[in-house]
Amino acid sequence: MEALFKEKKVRVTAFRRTVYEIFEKYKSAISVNFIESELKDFDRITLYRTLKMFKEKGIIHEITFPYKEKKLALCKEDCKDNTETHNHDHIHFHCNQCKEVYCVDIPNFPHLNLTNYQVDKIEIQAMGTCAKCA
Amino acid sequence: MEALFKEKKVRVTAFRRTVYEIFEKYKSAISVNFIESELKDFDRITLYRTLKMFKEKGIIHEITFPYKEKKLALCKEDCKDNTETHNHDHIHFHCNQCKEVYCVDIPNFPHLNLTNYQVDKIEIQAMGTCAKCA
DNA sequence: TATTAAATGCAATAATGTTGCAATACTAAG
DNA sequence: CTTAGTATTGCAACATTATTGCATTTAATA
Ligand SMILES: [Mn+2]
Ligand SMILES: [Mn+2]
Ligand SMILES: [Zn+2]
Ligand SMILES: [Zn+2]
Repeated sequence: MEALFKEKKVRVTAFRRTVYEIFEKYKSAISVNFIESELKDFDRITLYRTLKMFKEKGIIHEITFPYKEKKLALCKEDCKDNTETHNHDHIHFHCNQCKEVYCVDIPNFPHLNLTNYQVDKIEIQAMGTCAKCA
Repeated sequence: MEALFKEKKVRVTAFRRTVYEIFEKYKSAISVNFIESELKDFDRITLYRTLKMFKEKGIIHEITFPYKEKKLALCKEDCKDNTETHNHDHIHFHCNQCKEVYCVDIPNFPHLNLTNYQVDKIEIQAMGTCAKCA
């Protein structure tokens, strides 16, 4: 973490360390609500500011599924970029049973060719059943 | 609209007609905020309830892009289903220039095969530049 | 037209997210 | 080590988005 933060020119503080460690502890993507429940004593504003900064620095990224709660996950090597240019070659998987969301690497990330639209990047969200729940 | 609402067992009211017509008027997906700006005299609660019901009945569907405002669009023939089972064979395209979001039909909707995950359906969100802005 | 179930409008409240600002903590220069 | 300067935090206030309960109004249909 120290190395990553240094690279991103982000100061390591007690609060940021705690939040970062929550992301590390859970392999799946987590919601703001869940993070709050993991923190005992905390200031909500500082949390929002921390998460916003993590996103801007490309430390975490947002994952959205229609009709589902927004989730957050640590960036991988392929997507450590800021909010504007954030891009990744992995998909997001939502399990309908356990409701967990995972970042999943896939061998051949699909390429999309559209007439009338110039495609710069795509996001793929998959839904179904994860291995644990199958 | 009368036929659609009848099929969905939804009463046609003045307010619902107005909201539905806003969706018909704009070909692209629109935000709740935008709908509010199109309505002159309206009750916000009724609007939320109307949109919720439209979603549950499969009259409209949600479109989400990470870091972007949530949008709504009319369902097409292939996706007139409720929130839980909603499924479509079209993708969503977000133009980085004009910020519009479009539902776009594609000839061969990709199929995804994952080890460890049973995929029931996928959502594809594309970003880039639309024809108008190119 | 009368009956009845559904939809609406209003008030209250909850949940989520942001801004300004003073106090505090950290960093780096001298 | 001390100090000046900058970044972070915590608090209060506020903004935005969404939901619930309930009395009133409206629509469907018999
Ligand atoms: Mn991811
Ligand atoms: Mn669509
Ligand atoms: Zn699962
Ligand atoms: Zn455009």
